[in-house]
Amino acid sequence: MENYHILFPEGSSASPSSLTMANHRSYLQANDVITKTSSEKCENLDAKDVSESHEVKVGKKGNNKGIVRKHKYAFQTRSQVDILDDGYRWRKYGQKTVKNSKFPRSYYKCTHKECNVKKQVQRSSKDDEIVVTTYEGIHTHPVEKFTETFEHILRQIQTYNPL
DNA sequence: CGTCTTTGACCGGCGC
DNA sequence: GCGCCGGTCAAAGACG
Repeated sequence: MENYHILFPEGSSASPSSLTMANHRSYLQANDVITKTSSEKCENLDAKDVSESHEVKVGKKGNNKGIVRKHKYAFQTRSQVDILDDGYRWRKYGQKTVKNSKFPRSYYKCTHKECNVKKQVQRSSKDDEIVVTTYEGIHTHPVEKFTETFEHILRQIQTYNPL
């Protein structure tokens, strides 16, 4: 059993405030409230390691207006392995080397039919024990399997919640 | 066989 | 435009 530790930026107050123990297992199906706080959290992560591509894209080239905030959520874990089993099945569809980082970034997509959730996994170049995982999208289906490890991480998120 | 990785090609946005 | 950079595609291969 791997030992994961979720890392929060110093003095950060950004945490999914509406995350409850009832829904934490399927938090990626959360609503807009979580989405917004997740966006802030994404920005509050170490700006050096969570680069531009990890920032939440605001604004779409729609007809007139239409500010679209993407459902994006990132957190860091300290672990020896890159991928942690979060209960969903993922298909790797790409891997790229990123500038100013000695470690590549991996791209995954949820394998469930017509579920468009993606995630990126990237090891920090500063501290090679830290893994940055970024989720994007909302699952259109329930989690497929229960994993104790991910439960533990989500429980830490819940515990961290200052509100 | 079905499923998932690997890996170079491809493509679009952006800055110069 | 052009080239860099990050994200995605897809063909081929690994593996049960």
